[in-house]
Amino acid sequence: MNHVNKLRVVKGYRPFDRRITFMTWHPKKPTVLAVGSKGGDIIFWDYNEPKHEHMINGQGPGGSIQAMKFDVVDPSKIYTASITGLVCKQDFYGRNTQVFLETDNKDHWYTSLDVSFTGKVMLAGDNKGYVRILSVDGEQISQIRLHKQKVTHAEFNPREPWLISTASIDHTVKLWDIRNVKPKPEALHILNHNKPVNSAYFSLAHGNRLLTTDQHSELRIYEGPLWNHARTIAHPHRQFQHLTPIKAYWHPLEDIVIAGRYPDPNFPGYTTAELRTIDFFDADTGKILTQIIPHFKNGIISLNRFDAIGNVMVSGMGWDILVWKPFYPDGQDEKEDDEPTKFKEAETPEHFIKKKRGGGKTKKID
DNA sequence: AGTGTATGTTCCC
DNA sequence: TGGGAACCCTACAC
Repeated sequence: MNHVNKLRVVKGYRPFDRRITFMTWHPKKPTVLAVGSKGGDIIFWDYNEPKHEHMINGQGPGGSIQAMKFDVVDPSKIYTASITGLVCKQDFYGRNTQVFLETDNKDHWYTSLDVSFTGKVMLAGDNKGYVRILSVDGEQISQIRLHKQKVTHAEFNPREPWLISTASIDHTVKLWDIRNVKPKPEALHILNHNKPVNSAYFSLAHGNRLLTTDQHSELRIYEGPLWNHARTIAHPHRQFQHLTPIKAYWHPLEDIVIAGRYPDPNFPGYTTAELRTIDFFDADTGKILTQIIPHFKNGIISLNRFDAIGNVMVSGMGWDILVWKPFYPDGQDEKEDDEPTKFKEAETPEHFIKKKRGGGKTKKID
C-alpha cells in the first residue's frame, strides 16, 4: 500500500520574506519544484540542494502568486497568475516574459490558471467571477462570466481536457464543457456548498473524482461521470485573511485526500490538545487514515503536494517549505524538540536541533 | 511586550 | 454594484 504514515520532515527551507502561496513540481526533473510567495517571488529549487538556483523577484506587497503551471513543452518556462493582474510565461530568470493577460487595474487580478497541453488551451479565472479562455500562444478565445464572485480555482480534467471545473467564493463549484462555450454558457453541473470554496481538484490517479475544499469545515468528494456528491468529510480548515487558504489535494497514485488541519474550538469534537496536523483520508470511505506533524515546529500547513511517484511530499507551512520523506526507523529513538526554527537555507531538523542544543535559549509554547 | 504589516470575506447602506 | 467598517485571528520584523 502506501507509506503516508511513515512520512517525516527531512528538510525545511525558508527562501522568502513572506508566506508561501503556491507550490508545483517540475514535470521532468523529479527533485525540482517551483514555489511562489505572497510577495510575488518564485523559486526553482532542487530539494537535494541547500539553496535554490533561481529566484524571480516579485514586487512585494500585492504581488501574490495565485497559480503556476510549468510549460510541459518547454519546462524551462512557467506560467503564472498573480495579484499584480498579470498572467504570463517566464523563464527561470524572469526573462523572456510573454504577457497573456494584464488588467492594469489594482482592484482586478487573476486568481487561477491551468493549461491543457493536449488541447493547446489555457484558462484563467479572476477575482470578479470571469474566466478567460486562450490558445496556448495567447490568442484570446473568450471571456465569460461563470461565477457571481471571485473564481478561486479553475482546471482542466486530466483525462478529458474539454471538461473544466471552477470553484468560487459564491459557494459553488461548476463543471463546464469547454467545447460548448457560448456568451452565456450553461454549466454541466452546479455543485452547491455551504461556504465559499477554495479549490476543486480532479483526482490525479484517474481523473474521475473531484475534491473540493470549502472555507470552513467541509471536504467534499464528487464522482464522475455524473459528478454525484459521494461524501463529505468533516475537517476544520477555516478561512483567515492572513493564512494561505487551505486546499486539500490528492495523492498521485491512490485516491487519498491530504489536508492541513487548523483546529477550531467551534468544530465538533474539538479538544485543546488538537494539533495542526496534516490529515490523510481514504476517498472511498471518507475515513481518516493517519495524521502527521513536523516534530520540531508547529504551524498551520496550507498546501501539500506529493511528487509524481508518491514518494516525497512538500508542504507550505507559513513561510516554510517542508520536505517529507518516508522513514523506516532502524531502532534509534526519535529526538523531539519544541523550539521554533528559522531556515536560512535548507537544513535538516536534526541539524537545527543540534545547533540549538549547544546553549540556545528555550522558549515555552503554551 | 507591543505595534505595524499583510489585497480575505461579510455585512450594511 | 460599490465603498467602507468589522471581523476571521497568523506570524513575522522591528
